[in-house]
Amino acid sequence: MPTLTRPLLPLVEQPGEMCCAPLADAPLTEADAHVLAGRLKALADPGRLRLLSLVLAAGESCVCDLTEPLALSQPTVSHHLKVLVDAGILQREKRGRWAWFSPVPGALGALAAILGAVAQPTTAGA
Amino acid sequence: MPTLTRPLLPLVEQPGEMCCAPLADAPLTEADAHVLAGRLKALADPGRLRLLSLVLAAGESCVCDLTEPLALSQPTVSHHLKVLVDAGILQREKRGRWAWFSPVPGALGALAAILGAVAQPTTAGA
DNA sequence: ATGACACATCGACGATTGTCAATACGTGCG
DNA sequence: CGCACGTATTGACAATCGTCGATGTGTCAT
Repeated sequence: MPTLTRPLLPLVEQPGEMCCAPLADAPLTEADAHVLAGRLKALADPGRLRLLSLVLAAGESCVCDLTEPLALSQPTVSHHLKVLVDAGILQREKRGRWAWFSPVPGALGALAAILGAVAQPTTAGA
Repeated sequence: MPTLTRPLLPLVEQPGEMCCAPLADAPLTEADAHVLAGRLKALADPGRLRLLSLVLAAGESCVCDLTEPLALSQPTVSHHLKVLVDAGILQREKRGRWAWFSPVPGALGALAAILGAVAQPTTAGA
């Protein structure tokens, strides 16, 4: 199967979809690597990870609920949320004055599948 | 279960181990988020992803085999490999004049488990 | 309409990152 | 020993990133 035939956009277009085959299957093309790196970069920040875990735990959150527990300014939180939305990991819905963020259903699972499709965690305690 | 009680090192100590509970389970502490972000940052680069996929596909590779297909200079490849080793994703074994790199068994699986433990990929046709 | 509120965008700043050329280190061969 | 080879480290540089204060935009209540 052909790996990818898409414009070289650095980020995701189809949110919940996999950009490429599992890592261990075959060497990534430069384009696939760029797309996948873009999605992982969106996750590779402590603030965004905490943000994401809060939204995942709550199912849905507005910015006002996310600013305080992170000790980050409102513009910074807004920026991080935008990064996660652009990466197809979160989705934004505006209701009244509030912007509600919720996880895009298959997004994280698709990423996880690319990373660790075959391998099992070493069942390490803890 | 207590989340983490370890020195605040930015990177991994026990390679194949999980640094924290699955993302969707509970909000990450600042320390956990830092550790997890460090590991993801190690993956969030196109060159390193291609490097990693080459090593995964081959089972084992030396720098000389990895420099050409990536069109990166030898110091850059060496640098990226060091980042992956420091993150506990690859391991290095020196044999003779060559340095051989191989995946750390449970490492990617552990990361995948943290990201996507619950969620299922939308079974999107690849 | 006017003001308060929730959030996004802009502009700027320091910090980090990816990259390379140059160089240092260690190993095996002659 | 000395040299060639494979790899790691250093130093430097441009580019990107995370962060914030200030400001802009849209929405509700009065």
